[in-house]
Amino acid sequence: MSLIIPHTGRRVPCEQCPLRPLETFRDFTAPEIKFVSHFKTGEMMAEPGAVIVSEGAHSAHLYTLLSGWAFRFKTLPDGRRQVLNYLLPGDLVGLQGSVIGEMDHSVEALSSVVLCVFQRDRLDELFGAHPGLGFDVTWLAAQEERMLDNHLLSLGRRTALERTAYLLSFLHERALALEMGKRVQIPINQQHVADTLGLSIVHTNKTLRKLTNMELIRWLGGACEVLDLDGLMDVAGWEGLSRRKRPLI
Amino acid sequence: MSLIIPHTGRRVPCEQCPLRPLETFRDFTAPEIKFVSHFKTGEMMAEPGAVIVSEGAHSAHLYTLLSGWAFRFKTLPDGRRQVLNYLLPGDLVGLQGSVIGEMDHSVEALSSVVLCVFQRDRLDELFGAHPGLGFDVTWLAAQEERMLDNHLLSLGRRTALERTAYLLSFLHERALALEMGKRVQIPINQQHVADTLGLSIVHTNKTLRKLTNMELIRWLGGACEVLDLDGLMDVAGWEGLSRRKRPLI
DNA sequence: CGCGGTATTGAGACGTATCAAAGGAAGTGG
DNA sequence: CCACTTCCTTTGATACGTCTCAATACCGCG
Repeated sequence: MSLIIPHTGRRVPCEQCPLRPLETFRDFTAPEIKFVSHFKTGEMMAEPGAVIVSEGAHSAHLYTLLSGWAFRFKTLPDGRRQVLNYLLPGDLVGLQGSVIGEMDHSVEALSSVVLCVFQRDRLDELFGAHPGLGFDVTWLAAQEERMLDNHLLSLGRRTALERTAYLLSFLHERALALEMGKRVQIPINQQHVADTLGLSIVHTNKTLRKLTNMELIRWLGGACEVLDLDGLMDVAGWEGLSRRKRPLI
Repeated sequence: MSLIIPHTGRRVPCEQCPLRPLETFRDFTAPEIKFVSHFKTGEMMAEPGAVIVSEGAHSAHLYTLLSGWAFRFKTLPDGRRQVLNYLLPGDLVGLQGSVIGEMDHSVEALSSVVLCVFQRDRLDELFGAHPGLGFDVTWLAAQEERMLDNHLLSLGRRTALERTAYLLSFLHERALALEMGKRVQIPINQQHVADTLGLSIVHTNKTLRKLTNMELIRWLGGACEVLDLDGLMDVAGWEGLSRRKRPLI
């Protein structure tokens, strides 16, 4: 179940990118879109479970997630796994590798996924020709940092119940920003939750049960639905994401 | 004990920055140094315990730590505190705020500290005039992200002993990269360690005692000395930092 | 029908938190 | 120079949250 299907053909021209019209993304100027379009060299698809980039790799590519869900993770030598963050459409994949030179974590698809492919070595070109886009890359990195700060706070100082509530409301909010109005389903299983929150799978199960009994969420086997976002955020003691518009590269 | 001493005078011209000659920092071209020098508007000093920037603030400044130690942290509404990362000379302070617009965490000085002050709103100028420096800012953000990934792995998947060993070897390595050869003293107390690792202070104390008995560290009341770096890294199951040269802005 | 991946549940063990108390070092004011 | 405070560290006892082990149930799929 570990399929990656590269194809050079481009189905989605940047000018008609389905993401760009969404509320969350800031408007780009015509030259900016043109540059991004020129920067993009192709698309890549992957099925759930496929490893998109792996730790230690020296990838020549940088991606933007066009559709689907994925997650970043690291593993300890003995196999213990930690999920670092989740990737949703519009997120850059592999920036660390592109900027620093070597990936320090792996990325795996949660659902079927389509990625826009960029040439890593043309990143300087982007900074040179479009300082605004360069700034945007930094913006995205800072935003990721901010999410990690929150996750760290969660792991370090929240109880199992609070953490779980935080994670699910976080993911729900992120998805909601993209699919306004639609019914959101988070495509994760309990092992993912456990590996994200630093909990055992058994205790994760018991904690999710509590949230289910409180009628805050619904578990669907391979996916999760948030029934009461405010309630969840309340349990977590979390304020929610900023509503600021973000760049899309 | 919460002193911040701003002064507009500049004692350290960038051309004679004491950090720049160090091994860890990459060479800058003359125009780059000139720009950074022009970008810098002054210096600021702070004493241990002083809050340099605080959560929610909308700061007009961006800093580089010139000397001393500091740390970033967040707090939950009920007061639980989580240390996110430590700041050492050469680190940018307040980048998130400058790029996104609002600080999401606070920064506090651990030791006496000197900061170079930059005008936040001239950051675009940097990206515009020196794409290479813009790239460097992104590089630094990516590097911070990488450290946070490692901390997350630690909190999520390492035991108390492993975590503590990781933290101290991490800080020791970072300091070592700056003060090659010198005897490194990490200016933290056990409360900081506890708040970094998500442990209670009592358990932190007992864990530090174990490391002390193993003769891996020495505790000095208000500071810590690493006696056996390899031993510590072994306990932590950690590979160490990359030896790559970094930019200094 | 049987199988692999996933979710569920109970029981006991272990790691870490909490509570409580005391010792040491540094600084302050009398 | 001594009492006194304050901050930091240390230690023991007990409580609690989470882990591990073990077993069962569930479900889609070949």
